[in-house]
Amino acid sequence: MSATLSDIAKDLNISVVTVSKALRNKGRISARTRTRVLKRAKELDYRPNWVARSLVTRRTYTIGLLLPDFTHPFFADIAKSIAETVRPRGYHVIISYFEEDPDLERVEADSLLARRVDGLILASSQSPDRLELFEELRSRKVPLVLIDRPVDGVRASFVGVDNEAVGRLATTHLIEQGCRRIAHLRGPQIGLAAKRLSGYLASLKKNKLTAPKGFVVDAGFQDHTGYLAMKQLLTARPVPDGVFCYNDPVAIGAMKALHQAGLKVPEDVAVVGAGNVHYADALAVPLTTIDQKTREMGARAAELLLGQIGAKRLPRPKKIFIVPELVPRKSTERPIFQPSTR
Amino acid sequence: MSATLSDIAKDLNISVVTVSKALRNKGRISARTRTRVLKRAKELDYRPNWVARSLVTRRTYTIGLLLPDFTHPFFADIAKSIAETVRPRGYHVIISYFEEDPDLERVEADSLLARRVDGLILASSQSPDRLELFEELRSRKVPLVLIDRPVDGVRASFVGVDNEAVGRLATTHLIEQGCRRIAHLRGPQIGLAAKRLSGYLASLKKNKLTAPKGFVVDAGFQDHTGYLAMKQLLTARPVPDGVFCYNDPVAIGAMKALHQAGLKVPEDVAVVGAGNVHYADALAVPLTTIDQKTREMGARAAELLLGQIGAKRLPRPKKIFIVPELVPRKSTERPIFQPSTR
DNA sequence: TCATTGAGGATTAACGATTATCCTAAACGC
DNA sequence: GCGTTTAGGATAATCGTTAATCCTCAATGA
Repeated sequence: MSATLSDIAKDLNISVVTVSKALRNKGRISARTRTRVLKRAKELDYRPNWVARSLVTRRTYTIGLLLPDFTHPFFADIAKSIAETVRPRGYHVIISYFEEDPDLERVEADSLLARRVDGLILASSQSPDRLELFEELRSRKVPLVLIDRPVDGVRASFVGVDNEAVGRLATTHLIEQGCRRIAHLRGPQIGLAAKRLSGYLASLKKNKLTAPKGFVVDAGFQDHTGYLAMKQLLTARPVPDGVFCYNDPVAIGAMKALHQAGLKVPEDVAVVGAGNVHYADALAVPLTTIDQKTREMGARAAELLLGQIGAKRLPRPKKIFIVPELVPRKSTERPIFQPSTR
Repeated sequence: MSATLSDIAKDLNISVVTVSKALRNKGRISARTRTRVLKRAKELDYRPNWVARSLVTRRTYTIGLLLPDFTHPFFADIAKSIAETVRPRGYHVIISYFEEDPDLERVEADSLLARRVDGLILASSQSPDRLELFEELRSRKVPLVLIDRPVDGVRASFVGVDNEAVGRLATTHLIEQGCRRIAHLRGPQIGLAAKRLSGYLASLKKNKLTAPKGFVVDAGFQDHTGYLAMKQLLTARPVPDGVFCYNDPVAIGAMKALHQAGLKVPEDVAVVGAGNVHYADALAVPLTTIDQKTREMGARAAELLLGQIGAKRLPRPKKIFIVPELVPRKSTERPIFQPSTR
């Protein structure tokens, strides 16, 4: 058993409270008593019991992070950034995940709250017509920050990338590289993928281009679904000369399909992904991608949450949209192209 | 504020203890009282306060997981497997990391213990000549399971892959595929990489092959270090026709270097990695690799830990070495080769 | 000289549960 | 009819801290 305050108190013949104060350097304690306490604490290798402390302070210095899947590099990076941001302030992170299952998400959220986390950061899979989870969180006044996926109708802070900008950035880049037949391997039917799609369309429109039939293909969010989607895309006519992929795994699958079809990246088809997973640069053809700034996302979400936790009354929700950034690499490196040349 | 036991007790004019027992269905309670309690608890949306409970039961139902880096897919997979294993039993996992910094590792370990985790799973970076951390854990009787990296001289349970077998498996596979000039891009100078190296050497010896000078190159553990190492390896004569890489990232970097040198994988040089990261299959040339069975590792480590936590007295340490498994893919697919043909 | 002040701690109460022990009436045995 | 169980709870103690008061004595001031 490790030593407690009362052990020290007994040894020194003083009260527990005095010991507590001495160790926290709070209240009026004589220098002599303080050094005596410190000395004895060191001898006994005293460590405060955070459970007991939490019970009275109502702070666990633990925050809950609830994600669809923390092994996904995108979320893993966010998680790390969050952990890094809160660590210097004494907080730890409990990471939980729900495999895109909204029911499990709610169970896990409850479970984290039962552990009295001081706040929650959540990349939610709840559909906008079932907001009970958020109502509960609100009524319990749990500090909350949503990340990555905005949920319509929820009054809570949010940090995520501007997904329309992702679509515009990628598409515009392809156009600037000289592509004229630009296709899109789109993601699953959630709001996020829709925004990327509309960014893609907006960019085409602005540049007076159109997408022929069959140029927008559902591609899921994994490499093998991207692979299949690209195979399908290759049956379209004309064949695209540039593809904006929903994310990097899809892009990697797509490049594999292109490779198998005997098409060269970037000469025949330029490819852009999104997410900037850390191995994108190590591929045979390094992948041009849109960085979603996971570090910034995590850090800002954490800051927002800590702000809520510290505040006496919940500040009103803030929505932060992070500006994505193009990371040009080999997969879109085409012969120099002058936009003005025709 | 959420409801407490005493709220329910007051409403029903019974004692707190009776309420507690009723909710946990423990002790002697009349059916009538029990239903009344349950009803009222539901009405008030009562949730037990785990902090208070933990204080008296001395169980937090939280386990600490301390890793060099949880964004690394290998560790992320392990973490997930651990979380999956303990979740059904009501445990949560606090994941922390220390970036290969032994001092930070110790600080974080202390910090997890202060939070009164019920046990610790650790992939340690402590060098064998500084075992204070383990002495402390031992003296505090903290349930502990080491994973991935064995630490000499520590009396604790361990779960990890048999790294010599990894080296043998990879090398033998290359030999079976017809390679005769087999090089090794070795990992950092820790015990683990040394075992893989010795597995490699053992397999060569058994098959009466030798490694020419310059065939074993330090390659770190990342893609870019692997890339550089492969460039160096290509200056050796004769040029290898097979390479066993310390891990998948190194292999990916190596393949990139081969590609740039105009050498084909697997025709000119066959490549084997280790770790079976999930994108290894999505590469232009899918990578043959040695699966380290992260799922099994995580699950067994978790089981071992839970066993320690449940036990009245610490059972004696168990060391589990998981048998790795070859995952053959394109990167070692060579023209059919008959071992008996000469 | 006597009330005031302030330093330095001690006391008392929580925080929200659980465990162990004790009490009271009704049921039971013979 | 009287001791013995037993069911059903109530009481008390505890877990290790922190917050809010309260107490005591010496120094201070007029």
